[in-house]
Amino acid sequence: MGFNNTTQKDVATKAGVSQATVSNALNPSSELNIPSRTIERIKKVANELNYKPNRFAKALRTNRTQTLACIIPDITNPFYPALVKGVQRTCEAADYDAVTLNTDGSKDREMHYIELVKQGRYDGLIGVFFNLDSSHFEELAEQNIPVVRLESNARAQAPQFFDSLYVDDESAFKDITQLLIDKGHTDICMISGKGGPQHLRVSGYKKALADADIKPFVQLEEEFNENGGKMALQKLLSKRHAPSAIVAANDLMAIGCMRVIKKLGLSIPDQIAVTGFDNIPAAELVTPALTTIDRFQEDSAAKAAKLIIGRLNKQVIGQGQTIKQPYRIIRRNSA
Amino acid sequence: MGFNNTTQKDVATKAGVSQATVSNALNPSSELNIPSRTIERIKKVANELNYKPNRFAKALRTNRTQTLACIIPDITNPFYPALVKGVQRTCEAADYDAVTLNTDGSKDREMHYIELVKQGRYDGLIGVFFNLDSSHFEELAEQNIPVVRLESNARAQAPQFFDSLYVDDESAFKDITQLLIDKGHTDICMISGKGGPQHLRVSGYKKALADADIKPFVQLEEEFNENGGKMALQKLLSKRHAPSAIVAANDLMAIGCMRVIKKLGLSIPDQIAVTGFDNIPAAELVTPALTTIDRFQEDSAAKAAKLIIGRLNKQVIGQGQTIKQPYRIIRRNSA
DNA sequence: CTGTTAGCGCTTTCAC
DNA sequence: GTGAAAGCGCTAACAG
Repeated sequence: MGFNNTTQKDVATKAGVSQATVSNALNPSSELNIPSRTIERIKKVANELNYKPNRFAKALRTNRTQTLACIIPDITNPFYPALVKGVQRTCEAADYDAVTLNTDGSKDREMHYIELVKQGRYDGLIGVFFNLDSSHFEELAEQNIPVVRLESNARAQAPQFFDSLYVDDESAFKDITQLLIDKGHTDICMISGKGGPQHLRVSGYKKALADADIKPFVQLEEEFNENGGKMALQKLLSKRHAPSAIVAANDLMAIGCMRVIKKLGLSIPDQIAVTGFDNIPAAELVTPALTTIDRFQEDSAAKAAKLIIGRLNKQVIGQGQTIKQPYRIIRRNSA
Repeated sequence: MGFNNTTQKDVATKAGVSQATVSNALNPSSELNIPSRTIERIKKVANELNYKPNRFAKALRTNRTQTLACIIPDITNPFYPALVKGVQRTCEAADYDAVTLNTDGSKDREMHYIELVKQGRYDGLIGVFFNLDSSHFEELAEQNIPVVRLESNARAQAPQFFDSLYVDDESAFKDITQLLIDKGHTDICMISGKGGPQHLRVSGYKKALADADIKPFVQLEEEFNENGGKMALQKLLSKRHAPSAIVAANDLMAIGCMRVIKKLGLSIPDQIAVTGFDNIPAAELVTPALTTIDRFQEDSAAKAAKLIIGRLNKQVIGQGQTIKQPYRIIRRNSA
């Protein structure tokens, strides 16, 4: 337990001022007019005594915790660590703590964590939510708790209770499908998990095909993971002949699918090309290395945390914004 | 920020008792003797009013933060997310927060975070440290801040300021090398990064070889990552003919090394067998899937967090323990 | 068995 | 410009 810590009182005694003055000097608040000489002296003493504000006293007084919640489905899903790191990077620079909370993608847990935030346990939250709509964030907005959602499409124009950073999944899948078309593929199937990002990703795929007058074929499977990729490809092949290219809804599915292809003795990309989405670390480790799309999660998440802190400091004000984030196709050897 | 929250005072008023009684009823402390009927009534009211203790007030008063620090090199290193999840799992069950801090493996940052903990910002810490020795934890021990280090070997018998959960790296590498020997390999090289776990892992490899009367050959490279694995194998091949098997110091190095082997047109495991260590998620995704060793990070880390909380609750007392953790060889197709 | 009281370290009126 | 004083919600003596 933290003993031994210098308090404002100690600084005040040594600097020959009152404790309140120390507080004011150290927190250059609004209207106060403390001569800069005094401020300097107090700061010097604070430094000498290695004064560190007690964040719990501060939190109790101000209802500000200096802690942000980073709510994600699962830290062991390889897409998320980079995202978490982005949040941590910003937080550390601003002397905030970041707490990571795993929802497992379940609605109950998503709501549970929202509840914790409402109780004032965190000053703001950056999150990826699969099951919540705008209304779930209304109370947070009323309590002036800023929220940034990381999403896969632009929000409707309705008044927003939160900021939204999104990568345009539909456009990304249109682009990567177009890449295959440009390479001469005329028989391109897609595999995807169900729910969440399925709709937009499939839609992007279909749009590109429609433009090129190619008939789509989509095989869905329950989960967006490696096993889902395996199962989807097996089902697909039981229904129709092998396509020349497969667009997978994410890297994990692409990798699962690649394993089936290789087990069948077919070569990638010559006989079947495969593309992914997310650019997880494993994407460049598999053979052949996976052509995929990077979403720059770390940078986006760092930006999200900055937005939160900006709102907490009143540097950002007004209604929730919807901000587009970049993506980039990473060409490797699988397509 | 958290308004609207019921306090003990509110509960007290509604239950017709004093605020202090509410506190006592809700925290079944030592010697107090409150009739269970009263306790039940207070709990009922607390529930009705949805009372949630204010953790900052509590922290200020008790110097207990209900927050644990989980200090690791880098959350984007695929070995660590599972570890973090183990800590989070235990913490959530005990209503603790877990804050993850990345040291990048640098001594400065390791010491910096220790400093934060000393300031009372966290009640305890679970950590992986590359550059700190026992003495760095002495002050924490004096402040009664429990520490669990996750390590790669048993500690000496000297008085410990912390608990230590270790996987026996040396024994693990002896075992996996033995696996190769049992398969008939007689020319087995090892590649490793420098520092940290290098010594023990190489030593285990050498012990197995010595028992079988095989001459060791170790190629070191700076980093324990994919690139390190590539470079190490290239250097090795520039010095001597290709071995029939390679023991890599971890999965990332094994995967880098596999890429070079495949680029040379050699087959794995027929011409060169490869083994890794860590069982990171990518290990089963590469081709061929990597034979490696699982360290059960999630479970060990969960156990570490339980130990910390046990010490905080005085359920665990006494000098720091050194506790061996299991590992298991995962046989896949690379060896 | 329960209530009164003090005070953790801090921010914030409000006087001087 | 600076300080005194109140109080955030809680725990822990202590008194009754």
